Amino acid sequence: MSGAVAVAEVRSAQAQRREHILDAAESCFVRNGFHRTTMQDLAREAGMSPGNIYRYFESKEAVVRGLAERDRERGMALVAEFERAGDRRGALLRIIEHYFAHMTREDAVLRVDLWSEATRNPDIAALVEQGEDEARCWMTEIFAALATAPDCDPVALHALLDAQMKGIVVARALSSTYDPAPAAARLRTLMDAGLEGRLPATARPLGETAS
Amino acid sequence: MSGAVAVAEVRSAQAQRREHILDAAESCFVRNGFHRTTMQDLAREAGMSPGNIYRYFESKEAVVRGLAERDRERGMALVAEFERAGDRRGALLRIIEHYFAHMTREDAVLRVDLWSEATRNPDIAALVEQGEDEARCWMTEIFAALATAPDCDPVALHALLDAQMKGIVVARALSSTYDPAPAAARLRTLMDAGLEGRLPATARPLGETAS
DNA sequence: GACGTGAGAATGAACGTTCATTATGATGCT
DNA sequence: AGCATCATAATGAACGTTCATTCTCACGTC
Repeated sequence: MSGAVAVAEVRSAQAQRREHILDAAESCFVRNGFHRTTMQDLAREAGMSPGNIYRYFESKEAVVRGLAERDRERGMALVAEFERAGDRRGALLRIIEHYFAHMTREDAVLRVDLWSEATRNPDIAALVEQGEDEARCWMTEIFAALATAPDCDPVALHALLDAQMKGIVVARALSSTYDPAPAAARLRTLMDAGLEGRLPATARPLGETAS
Repeated sequence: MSGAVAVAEVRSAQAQRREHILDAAESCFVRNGFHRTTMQDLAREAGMSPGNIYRYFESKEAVVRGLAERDRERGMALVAEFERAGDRRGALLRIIEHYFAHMTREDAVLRVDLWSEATRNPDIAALVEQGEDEARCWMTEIFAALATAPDCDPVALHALLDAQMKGIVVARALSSTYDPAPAAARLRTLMDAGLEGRLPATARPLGETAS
């Protein structure tokens, strides 16, 4: 029994150490980006020796992977928590509140970096894509459930809002004076309008205005 | 006279060389990103020796700067060309067509990279911001001129569309199968609706639904 | 004394940049 | 035309540094 406890303690100690390193990595990456952050920077920030980091992560890239993974897991956990505490619409609003109205610049910078990294690192791309898929499934499902208008297309609505959300993140990352609160409000307005069928339908991609 | 011609020729030769290097840099950066591209990679792609690049650019960073600058200049030139050839609304539609309906993944990847770089490189940040400002001025001005509804707020409309545009770029960069044409169509629909006052007004940022 | 944990020096490859040297080709002189 | 001169263009090996990773050794705990 004490053996099992010991094992559990070791597990948790290791996990804690990993979390600690990931926290340090987050600070470093926000400040200097992934590629300009050296293992020595990371070690200093984490308050340990460079060599020791390798006891918890296989490589520098594994740290980034770990960060992307944690990001995704946290998102899922947050969704789960919000859904447990209330209705689905409430969860949706809280997610918007949390991820957009209260988005810090650090969050935004990190996410843009992750996207940039995902464009050529297959591992990161897979993690990002998985997160995107999960979000899309969750949202379209909720949209379908909450739609009050018969012509509300949950998939199209998600496509619209998804771009809006990504754009807000970029804008927040680019300007330290950008206020995400109005953007979050617009996002919500757009969502409500879409659910209630008050958004204009989109015609064919190309061609002129077919009156 | 022949002296002047010679000077002009030298100028143009240098400029051509710079353009050539920037083209190569574009390829390299799209493939591997700025930080993973070595000067030797760049030299190979440009078909010249590493040392020679330094005759045209002060440093590796200057190449990125040059790329950001060229990007901005091209955008301005395109706007100027479209405006010369037709009405302002036509120019706007053509810009959307060009930058979004026909956006290649390479374009998108490069732009996301530039944004990521702008979050910590002040030089790049300044260039990106300048481009953003120019675009914002241009668009709000046009929106103000084209609005058919009295309650159309050009600045708010731009904020909405700007996020939408940035988000489309990110989505395009993240997925090689993403089709930007429908997104461009949505963008246009959103714009038209905004100009005609058919978009729901946004309430205060925080708080519940004030019915 | 075996083992988990950590520090910090050591390693070696990679990379941006420099520089001595060479090619190119235009210009002026005979 | 033939040749010397010279500026510009280009090369690519070498340099010094940086950095991810590994090695060695020490400290504590069972």
